[in-house]
Amino acid sequence: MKNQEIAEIFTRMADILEFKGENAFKVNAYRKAARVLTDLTADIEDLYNNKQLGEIPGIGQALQGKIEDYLLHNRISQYDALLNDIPKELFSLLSIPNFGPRTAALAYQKLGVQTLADLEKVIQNGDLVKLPGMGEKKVDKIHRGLELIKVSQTRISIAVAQSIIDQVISWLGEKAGTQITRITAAGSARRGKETVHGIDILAETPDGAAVLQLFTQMPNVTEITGAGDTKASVILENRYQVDLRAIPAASYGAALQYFTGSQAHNIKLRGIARDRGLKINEYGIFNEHGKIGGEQEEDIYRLLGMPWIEPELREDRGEIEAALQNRLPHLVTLDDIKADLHIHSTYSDGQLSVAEMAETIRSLGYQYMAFCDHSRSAFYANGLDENRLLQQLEEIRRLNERYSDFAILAGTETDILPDGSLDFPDHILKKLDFVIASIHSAFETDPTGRTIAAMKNPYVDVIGHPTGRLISRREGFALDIDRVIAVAAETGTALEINSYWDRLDLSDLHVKRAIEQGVKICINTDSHQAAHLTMMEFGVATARRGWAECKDIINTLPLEQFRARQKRNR
DNA sequence: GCCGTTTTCGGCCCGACTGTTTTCAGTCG
Repeated sequence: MKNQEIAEIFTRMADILEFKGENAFKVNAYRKAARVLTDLTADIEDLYNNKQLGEIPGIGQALQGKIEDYLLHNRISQYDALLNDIPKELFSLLSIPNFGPRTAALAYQKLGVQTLADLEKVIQNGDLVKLPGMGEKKVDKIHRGLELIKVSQTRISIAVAQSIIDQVISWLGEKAGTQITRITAAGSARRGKETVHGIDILAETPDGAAVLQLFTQMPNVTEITGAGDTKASVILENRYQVDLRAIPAASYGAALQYFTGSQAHNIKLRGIARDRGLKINEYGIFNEHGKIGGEQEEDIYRLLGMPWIEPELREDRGEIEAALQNRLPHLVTLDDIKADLHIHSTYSDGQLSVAEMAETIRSLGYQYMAFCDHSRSAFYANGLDENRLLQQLEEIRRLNERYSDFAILAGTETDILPDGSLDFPDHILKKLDFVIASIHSAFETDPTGRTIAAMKNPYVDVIGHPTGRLISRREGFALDIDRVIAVAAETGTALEINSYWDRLDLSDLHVKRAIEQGVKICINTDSHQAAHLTMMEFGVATARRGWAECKDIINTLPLEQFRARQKRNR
């Protein structure tokens, strides 16, 4: 799939055009095209071969030509041309907070700033501050932005974001008391994205000034970067930025809608509003006579002629069209999940015994679970050989006798070996209730072929963390996800959403592609200790972002139906 | 550069905040 490669070039072309002062709408057209390509579930090469490029929204004649250029020649000539007469490190420069394209152009033209080091130098020697429109404060902000990108990445994992959100909301709830009537996270955290860019919290209050002031006085605030009538921004000790917006009740719904985004979703909604003679902003929805709604988020959608849209869908990936036609998916929820089917114990590298883990999971309200400890090749994780696996199986069988309202399945997370075979022979797998197969080593060695070989084994129920990516640390291995999805559709093998915050693998877009092909998904936590179990919420959020319904997720099945499915597939 | 049941030209989402300015440009979301 070259979708992402082309999207990245379009994004860079947008950056360059913006730097060069091109028409902002033209710049926007490139950015939109990049986003559409990123979100596309189909392979751009297939669309090209079928002469369907023109059907992609936001891709007109000119961009079709550029896509064709890339597919045929592996380069886009207009892009190569644009690379002339720009700073060497333009893209790094533009990633600096408070240093945008206009300022970059000014610094390049007047001072020859080409690199981050050049910028540092003209800040230090006082040249930058002398430029028109510059001043001490502006330069100071740019300097701090420059320091910031040296030490931290700008995106926060959903797990960290959620923990910060919980802390802020609980602190404010305690201190502000009844001054705050509603409070919630907005932005990409509310949309359940795997990483979050800035944390945005909305508080409904009749006294915004007091609440905002309180917010800036939180004990872990190290810097206040903004404080107006409606919004305050702070940097916390852990270097993360949190914004709080104080909203009166009459516009809380409109503000929640507005600040939840995504930007692309909102732009499309505004276009629809405009076509209908309406206007939407963070204060409400208006016709020519004045405000007609905005207290509740539903108002906005209702007055545009559509049902309320779940936040996880708001990416302009077809959800607005679906809403207008009243065919939105009924997304799976955390409550629908009946089992956690990828759990480790002290038999391999887990922290709790089989009995302790089972009891903890039962107390969370699940109907059943599966132990899937590592197999012997995962020696670093104390993987089980056949004897220890059978020993664990016996212990699980005995433990099950304690429960009438809960079932423990005996399983394994067997390694997929470099030759595509599994760590246990079929006659052992056959004894188990549930089998996950995962790649943990030799990432370079034909991951696609090995995964497909594993799926063709009738005892393999699920492929664990299929792409092997670690969000903060490594790209997934070179897996041809579309081939894997196609084979999974044939074999009936489910693909995992591993809910661990740094995996979230499959990703939301992969989930969408899989379920479009009729492939089933299994959402697991891969917990090694009790604290990991709550990460199920991130996996469910990822599934929801992939438009998954209950019927797409095998661990929403009640135990008897789940067992019947297992039987059919073997 | 894209797009079209008012348009193949003339629109394109909208506002807060900041810092610079003396009415506005740049950045951000």
